[in-house]
Amino acid sequence: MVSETHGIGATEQTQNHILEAAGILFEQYGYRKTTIEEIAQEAKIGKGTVYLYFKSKEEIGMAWLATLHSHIYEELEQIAKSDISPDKKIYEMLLKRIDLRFEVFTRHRRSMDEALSTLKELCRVRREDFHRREAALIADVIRDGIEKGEMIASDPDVVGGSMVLATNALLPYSMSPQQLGDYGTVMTRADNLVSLLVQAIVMRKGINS
Amino acid sequence: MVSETHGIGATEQTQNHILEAAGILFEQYGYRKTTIEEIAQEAKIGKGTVYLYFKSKEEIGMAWLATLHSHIYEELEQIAKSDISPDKKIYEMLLKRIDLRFEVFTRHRRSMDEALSTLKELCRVRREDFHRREAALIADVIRDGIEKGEMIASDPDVVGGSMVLATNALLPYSMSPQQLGDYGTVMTRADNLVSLLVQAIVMRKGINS
DNA sequence: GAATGACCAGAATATAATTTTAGTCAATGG
DNA sequence: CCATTGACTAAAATTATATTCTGGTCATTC
Repeated sequence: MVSETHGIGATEQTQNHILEAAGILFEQYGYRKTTIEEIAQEAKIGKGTVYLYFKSKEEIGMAWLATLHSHIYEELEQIAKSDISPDKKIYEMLLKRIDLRFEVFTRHRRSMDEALSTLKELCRVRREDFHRREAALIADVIRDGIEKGEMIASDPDVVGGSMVLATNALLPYSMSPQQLGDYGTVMTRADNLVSLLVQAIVMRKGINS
Repeated sequence: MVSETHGIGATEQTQNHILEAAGILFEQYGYRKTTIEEIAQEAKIGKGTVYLYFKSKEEIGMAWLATLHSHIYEELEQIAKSDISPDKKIYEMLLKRIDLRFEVFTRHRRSMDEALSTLKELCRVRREDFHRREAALIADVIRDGIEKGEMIASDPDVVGGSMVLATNALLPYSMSPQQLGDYGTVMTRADNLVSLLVQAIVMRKGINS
């Protein structure tokens, strides 16, 4: 172990280097076309060294996908922590998760397609995990909303899950690239759907639209 | 034109024969493995004759898929026409469209997979059409519900579209076969989601769950 | 003139030959 | 020592080639 400035170990730092290098190449050439050798070159280490930090190329691919998902999760957390009203939070969060995934997916389209088809089984399981975490975050906001008397729901976890599930219909990996349509169309549909979902749990004062 | 007992022309009758034959074979051997020759044999006509009634194999495939969708639409219409309350109707209709598609899809899994991948582009467009029609049917029920003072929605068509979109997340062609899970799981998730969606538009009397 | 099935071109599939690459491990050098 | 390396290998991917199959046509038939 060499000197450590932060709590980050040297191992973890090297892992990040490799992941960063892999990210650049995956984005440029796609997952399949990128070779371990190239990743090693980009990270300025020997090919064998890569295998000291990752068990396989698949693991690198999974780790890369995880960083993309994590980034989205962090943004959702940000919204959950902000001080707008709970219903507004859910609205923003659900839109954000579509918005960011659309952006990430269009940027990495080629790499994603390849990565997803190559790693599909593992990837699916992981994705479900990420969705579960997002659903849990939304459930927390709902609980907060209920506490404040602004929302109503018998089981926040179930409702959170349903909301994530419903909005999944607009996520890139549910749809073929061409049927996704342009950003504007997707976000309009997303807005309609999310508004409806939020409507289902907000307390209505009096009778208004 | 030969004698006609009903309003069905001889041409239409032959088309139905061919479609029926095709359906049997598609179901048994899959779309791709089924040849025009086999369809002709099953329908007890010559191969060339098939082409007097359908322009191509693709057209037969599309027509076959259309019959499957039509069957579902008719069931939804049935519910829409029944005399239960509008919210119950929507609940039933949304569940039914998942339920029937699950059933049709598991029964024809192989043929569907092949048909969809072979005819994908055309098929996608048609499917959107069918979904639009279903959304319109739901919108009608919502309008009825609003009229009866039991529901609230600013634009029934938009809401209908969102409901269809949301439930699409549970439809077989949005998911890979294995992630679909068993019937029970799917229908439980469907029930949760549909309940939430209906919740969004029903008038709430007083404060209850 | 509606129905047919032999016929054909191009698609799909099977087979073989060649290249690429994920992962290993003995050698290296700091 | 032991972290790092890159030549090496077995398996996968790609390309090239040969073969079979099948959607669609059209001259012939009844």
